Amino acid sequence: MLSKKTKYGLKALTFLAAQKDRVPVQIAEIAKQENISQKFLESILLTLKKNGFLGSKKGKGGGYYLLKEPEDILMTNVMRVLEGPIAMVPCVSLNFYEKCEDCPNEHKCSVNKLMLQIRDSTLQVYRNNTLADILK
Amino acid sequence: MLSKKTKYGLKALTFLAAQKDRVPVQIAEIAKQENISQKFLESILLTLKKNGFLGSKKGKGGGYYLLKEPEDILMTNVMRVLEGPIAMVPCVSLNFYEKCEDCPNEHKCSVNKLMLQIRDSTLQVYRNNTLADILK
DNA sequence: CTATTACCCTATTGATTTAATAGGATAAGC
DNA sequence: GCTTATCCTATTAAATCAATAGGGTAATAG
Repeated sequence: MLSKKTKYGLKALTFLAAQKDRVPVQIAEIAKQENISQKFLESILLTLKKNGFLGSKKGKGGGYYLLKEPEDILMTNVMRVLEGPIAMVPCVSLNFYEKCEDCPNEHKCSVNKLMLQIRDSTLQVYRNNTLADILK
Repeated sequence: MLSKKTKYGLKALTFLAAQKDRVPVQIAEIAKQENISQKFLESILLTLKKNGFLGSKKGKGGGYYLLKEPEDILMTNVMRVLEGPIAMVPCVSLNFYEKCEDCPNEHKCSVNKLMLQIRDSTLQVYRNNTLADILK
C-alpha cells in the first residue's frame, strides 16, 4: 500500500505545480484544497524542502513553492524521498541494498528473481514520469 | 515492502515445486530448510491450501504438496492470496476497487494517474511468471 | 485398538509502523 | 513590536505484522 505521506506529498507537489506562477502557497490552503490534515502536511512539506524539492518563505505572504520546473522533477526521486526504497525486498534494492539473513544464496532465490523484475518495471515507470507528466 | 508472509509463502511453494515427485513434505522440513518459523509457516500453508494451491495429508507420512504443476501456477494469483491487492491504492485496484473519500475526481488525480501505470506494469510481470519460471 | 504423527484452528502477544495531534520556537514582514 | 506562517520536537492512538502458545482433529502404522 502507498502510505498517506506519499499520497499527500504527491498531491501537494501537484497542487504547487498547477499554480500559474511560483508565488508561495500557504500550508493551510493546500491542506484545505486537497483535504489533508494540516499538521501532517506540515511535516511532509518540510521533508520535501529538506530534500531540495521545495523552497519556503516565512511570515506574511509566505508559504511553499517549487524550486524546479515540473518537467525537471522525476518521480524516481520523489518516491524515494516520500516512500523510501522502491524495491520490495532489500536484496534487490539499488540504493538500500541489504543481504537477506535467512537466504544462503540470493541468486538462487525465487523471491529475489521475481522481485528483481518488479523493481525494474516499477523503476521504468517512475523514470518515465515527471511531475509535469502526472499533472496533465 | 513485501511481507514475510508472502516471502515465506513463495519460498515454500518453490520448495515444493522443486521436489521430484508430488509426495507430501512435512511443515517441519520446509521450515528447517528455508529458515522459517514453523508455526508461522503453518498458517501460511493453511491459507495456500484453502485457496487451492496446496493439498495436504495428515498422519505419518503426511505433509503438503502442490495440487497443480508449477507451470500452471500464476504469480498473479499467488500474490493476490498472500500479499493482497496488487494495486498500491484502492482507486486503481481491479479486484478490490474503492473510491478515495478525499478525492473529488479520480480521473484528474495525479496519484491515480501514476499508480495506474504502476499497477499495469506490476501486473504484467506477475502475469508473465509462473512458479516454474521463478524456480529455474 | 491404540499410540503416534502431523495437520488444523483460535487466541494472544510484542514489536513496529503509520497517521495524526499538541505545543511551542523561530523568522519574516508591515 | 505585533502578526503571520514556517520550523521543530515530542507524544499518542490505532493498525498491522510476525511470531508464539496450546490444544483439537484426522490419518496411519503396528
